[in-house]
Amino acid sequence: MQDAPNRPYHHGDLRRAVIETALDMLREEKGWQFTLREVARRAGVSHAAPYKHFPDKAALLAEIAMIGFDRLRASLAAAKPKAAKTLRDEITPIARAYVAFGTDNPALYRLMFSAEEGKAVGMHLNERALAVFDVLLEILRRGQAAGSIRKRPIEGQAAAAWGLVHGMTMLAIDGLLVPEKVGSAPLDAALSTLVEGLGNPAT
Amino acid sequence: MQDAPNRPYHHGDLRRAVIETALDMLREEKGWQFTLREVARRAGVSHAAPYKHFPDKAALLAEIAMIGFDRLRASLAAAKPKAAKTLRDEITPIARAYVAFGTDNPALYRLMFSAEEGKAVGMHLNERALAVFDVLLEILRRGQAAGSIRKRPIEGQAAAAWGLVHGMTMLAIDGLLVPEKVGSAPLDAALSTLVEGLGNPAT
DNA sequence: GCCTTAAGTAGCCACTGTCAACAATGTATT
DNA sequence: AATACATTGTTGACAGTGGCTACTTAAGGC
Repeated sequence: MQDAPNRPYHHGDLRRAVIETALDMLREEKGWQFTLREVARRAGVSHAAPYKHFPDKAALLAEIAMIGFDRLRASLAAAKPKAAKTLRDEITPIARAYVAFGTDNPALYRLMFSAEEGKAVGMHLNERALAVFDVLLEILRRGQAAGSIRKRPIEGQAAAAWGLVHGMTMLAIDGLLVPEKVGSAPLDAALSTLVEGLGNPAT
Repeated sequence: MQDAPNRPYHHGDLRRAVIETALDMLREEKGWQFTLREVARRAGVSHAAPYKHFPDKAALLAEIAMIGFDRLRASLAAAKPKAAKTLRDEITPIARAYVAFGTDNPALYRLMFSAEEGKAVGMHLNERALAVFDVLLEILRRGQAAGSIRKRPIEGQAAAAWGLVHGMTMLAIDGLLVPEKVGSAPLDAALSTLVEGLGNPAT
């Protein structure tokens, strides 16, 4: 991970290395409460070196959160089916990818949606965060145009879809989707209800 | 808050006072990262006094989380309409009360659902936490019996409802339900979609 | 050969959870 | 009533952490 015993005095690309190391650490833990000192330790540099690249810890956290949104958007884009016949076929793989992103990167996902750091709203109105939301809006828009989705204000439908998927993701991350409560395939079941709520009953 | 200048050596009910103080602090902050020492400070006792009543900090956190579930359940019970004609009339006030509990007590709600402390699953399979979930299950059961809700495995419908409401609550807590994204009444809109997904289209 | 940049070393300062030792109070037993 | 015991506080300290800031040293470009 670090310790090339005689690595050069100058790292060369410490900024990127710090970010990568922090992302690695997020992958291993459930919370995003890593310390700058440990990031430096694992990157193989002194505990003060990161300060040459980030004014403070919050700046690093914000940068990482933005990278998280980029990756989430990429995941969703990759999951988008080429030619979906039904609304369910369109939504299911994307929603699964969304939840999978969260459960695969629980700490990162928590960081992305944690209000304290990053000044909450400001951060989420950033274009990189909004790009994720646009994926959802586009599905709904196309569905309404094609007649497979009820004609309702699209922002409200977006709220429902986002809320449900975000909620399922958080519950999954926290390990609360236990069969005793929500059955053996809670995500699929929840998506069914969502699809039936969004879908045009006439078709 | 504290400092009756000559209060007796023995507090009398410090256990309760510590819990109350901690709940007060949770009400003021967004995160649940209070320190035991500050709880003691604000309760007007020495920093080690709480250890006479709680083996460690985690025990206090667990106790508080359980109280949170009790209060949430009470909120929901109080919001349950006497005689609801439609499924929407039945669900809406309870869902609103749920989300309101979260936005009124963001730190407490976060604590209740934070995985790290309390050993996650174990805690949520506790009867006091499950009691909240039962409120939801009962609505669904009654709705199916009355024919207002589609006949589907009830655990799956519970997953959808819980996921959506939990998600909306978290988004609201984090201040992300901004009109630019989700319109002006996102909760109502989301509930509409949920009701239409749960509801029996035949009626 | 100078200057900027990027790294290292050292340390400050504040703070935390927890424990041990001691003090005050209340309660039960003789 | 007197004494012993248990409970519940206080004080003080330990060990560790963590963000951040100086100041120093190495490397590279001009």
